[in-house]
Amino acid sequence: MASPKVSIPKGTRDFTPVEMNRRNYIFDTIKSVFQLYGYSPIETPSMENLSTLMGKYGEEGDKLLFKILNSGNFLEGVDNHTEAKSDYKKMTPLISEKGLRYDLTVPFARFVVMHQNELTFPFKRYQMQPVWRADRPQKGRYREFYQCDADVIGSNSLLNETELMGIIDRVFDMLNIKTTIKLNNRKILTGIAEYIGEADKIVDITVAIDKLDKIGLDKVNEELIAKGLSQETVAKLQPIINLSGDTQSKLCQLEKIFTSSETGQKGIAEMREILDLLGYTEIKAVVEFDITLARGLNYYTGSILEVKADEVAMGSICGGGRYDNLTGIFGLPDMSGVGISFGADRIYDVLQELNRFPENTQTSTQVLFVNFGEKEMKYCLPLLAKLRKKGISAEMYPDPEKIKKQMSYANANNIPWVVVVGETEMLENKLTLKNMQGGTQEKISLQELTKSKVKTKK
RNA sequence: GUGAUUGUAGCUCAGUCGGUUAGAGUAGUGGAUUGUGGUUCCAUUGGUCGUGGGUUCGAAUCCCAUCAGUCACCCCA
Repeated sequence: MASPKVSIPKGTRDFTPVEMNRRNYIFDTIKSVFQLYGYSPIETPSMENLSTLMGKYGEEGDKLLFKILNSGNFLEGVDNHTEAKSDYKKMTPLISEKGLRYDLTVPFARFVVMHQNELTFPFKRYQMQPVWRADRPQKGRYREFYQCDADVIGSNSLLNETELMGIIDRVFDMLNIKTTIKLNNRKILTGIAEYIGEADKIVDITVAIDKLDKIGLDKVNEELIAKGLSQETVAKLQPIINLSGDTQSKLCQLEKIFTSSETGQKGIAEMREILDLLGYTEIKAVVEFDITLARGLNYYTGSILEVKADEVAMGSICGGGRYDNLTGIFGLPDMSGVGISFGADRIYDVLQELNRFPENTQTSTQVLFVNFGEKEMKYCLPLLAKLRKKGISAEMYPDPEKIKKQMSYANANNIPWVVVVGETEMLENKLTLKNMQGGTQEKISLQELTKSKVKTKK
């Protein structure tokens, strides 16, 4: 068979039944924990107005947005804007007014503003849907991937942070992935920038410090200078970058440094409160204060957190933080929110790499009826119905093919039981039940089959 | 946006120094076994060697271009 040249877009994937069952295992686990913690589901459309999305993810994010061409004659109206013809940034709004969502948080903020009168605050929602980014794909990075978000909006309490960390802990415990939760606070990062007198360079500073693990201290300092910081400023930064000891002593050291930064002090206080509250939970995960953690999304204002798998080299598999004024942009001020986002696809890759998917993610048929022909089929159909009524997944092979082929089908699909009914069985008013794992078979009555022989999924 | 690397059967991959009709495993199909799968044995289908050009008597192999995948940087789940 000559295969036609077909393909799917870069960074997208098909999922086979085996993969889907494994993905669903991840989704079901996360969903169950979200519900356990009192979060309710919502969904939002795949596409949003570009005015909703643009400017929320920084300049880089705007570039990575998938834009949707206007329908109909999208060139209409371009004529009047001659300057747009040579500048794609000016052209874009003329020919595109919608885009695929980049994450679930910004659409959520839009949702809250639009539905504010129907919602009861604090509002706790979860949402598990795909998002799209026009990135160059690589390991653990796709152009279409799922995020599983839980956010609570309309509450300033740091208990929310603790609860979200409880969700994280529970999910990864259930998935059998060892993780470290890294915790930081945007106010501490602001405090650092204020302390060295470069408050406006906070993004450059945090991005550079974020790379400490990866490229080392010298390179970080190089980058800081490249970004326009003076030698003295970089020198002033050293004690902070090199902060050592356990979380508590790091906080004490910072506290002394931040004497003049109110924001920095507040960040430390928040961090202490979260850690204190954590002490009253049963969280098992390692939680560490990481001064270098600086998540890119620029709407975070308070705590930021990130989760890494201990045993696999992979980007973060979950991240989140607090945003004090995300809905403000859409006209609803003073709504503080905090949320987390699980990267389901990366979690899949981690489980795959560690070979840690459970055996029984397959939801296969339990009983297959072999098809010998019309007469035999009609003899079996009522039985098939009976099994299904009892909640046992069963199917009849649709064509009267060779038994060998039908058996192979059962085998390939991991169907544990096969019912064979031919002329002999019909005469005796019985059926042959074969166990595909052991290869044993026995002749039993019709009643026996529905009673106890075949069970629902173990 | 920058850099590296790989494209050979549905899948995983061999293919020597450029040499005749491009191979293996696996999957598929048929049979050994017409009422029995998973194990075994036999047979068999399946290839524009990513695509286009060039060098050469001769190219899967060398050169150029192009497309696609993968990985890394930037950034990020």
